[in-house]
Amino acid sequence: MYYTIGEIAKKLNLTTYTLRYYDKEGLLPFVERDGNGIRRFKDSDLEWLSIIECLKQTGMPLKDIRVFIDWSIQGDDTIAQRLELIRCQREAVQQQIEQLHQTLKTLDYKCWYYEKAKEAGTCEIHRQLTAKDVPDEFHDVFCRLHHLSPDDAQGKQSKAG
Amino acid sequence: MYYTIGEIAKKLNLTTYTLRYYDKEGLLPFVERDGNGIRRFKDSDLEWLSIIECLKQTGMPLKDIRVFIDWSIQGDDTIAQRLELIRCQREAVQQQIEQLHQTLKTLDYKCWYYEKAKEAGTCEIHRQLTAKDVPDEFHDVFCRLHHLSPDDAQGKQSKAG
DNA sequence: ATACTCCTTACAGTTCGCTCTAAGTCAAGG
DNA sequence: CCTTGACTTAGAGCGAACTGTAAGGAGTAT
Repeated sequence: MYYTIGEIAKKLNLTTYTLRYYDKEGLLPFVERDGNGIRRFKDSDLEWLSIIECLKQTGMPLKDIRVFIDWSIQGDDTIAQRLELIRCQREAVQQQIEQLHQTLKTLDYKCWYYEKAKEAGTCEIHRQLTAKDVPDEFHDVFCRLHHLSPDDAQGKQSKAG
Repeated sequence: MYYTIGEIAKKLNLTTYTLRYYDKEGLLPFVERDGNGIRRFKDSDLEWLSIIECLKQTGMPLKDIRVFIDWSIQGDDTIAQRLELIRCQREAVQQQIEQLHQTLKTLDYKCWYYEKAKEAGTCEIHRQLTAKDVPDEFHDVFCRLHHLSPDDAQGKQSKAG
């Protein structure tokens, strides 16, 4: 079963521009052509594209993804390198998740901040509130935002945002 | 206590170029100048910059962060909008975390795939292996990668990567 | 025949987020 | 007085990842 570039684009929610761009960048060396030079995508190409998509999600630049593809095409001699690369990206993703949890906590604090301000009708309310009025769960976020050491937050007030 | 742009750059691990660029883009309207036009950063500006950093981490483009800053400068009339925006970014971050967990699972599968291949000395091993040889935890990843419905994975073999 | 649609290539243009250069100002130190 | 070094601006340049255009070809529909 073969697919045209347009069908694949639709299936994967990409544009044909993007797919041709990937091909030009050497990410799709596995895609065959018919007698007229028209790309014929196979089911196994969809698998390749899923892997490319996965690596893109890790934040890997296209030229590095290309290296991985090249290794894969090269064959069994590069298995160890490919394993190493995947493990490395795994680590990177774990760190990104951790980072996003931090970001989420900061946004939670900001939600609380603006909910309080909305109740009061003014951000001025946070001049009265000090660290001890801030819910415990936001204590460390509060300190991070104010560039304070965690035990040095008694009387601090928010002036920004 | 005032800081120069160079001191702030060092403190936040940015370049002075970046900070001036942010200023040019309207992200730092709160930064004061001395008589010679030199930027004087205050402690509360560090708090602003932390918030900018947080929003950047959510993937928000600088021009949208600028909107948030503008609202903040405008004052209490925009509290509801700001709350809305923060809640929206919170949602976005939760989705990103979910997405990264998917990506992590895919990488875990790929680790397993290459560990098996490394043991065997060849990726050919995965031609023998079928869905029932794939550990249960990877079943759904396996199906996703092969664009299969989850109950239709009996005899499928990997050809890519 | 001719219109339509989908494909092809080559290459130009766009957006984002910096990154750097050039030319100049100012304050401190020898 | 002169150099050094950190600051200023305007504006050019860059790399990544698309995004779009122009010109053309093949296959089908009327």
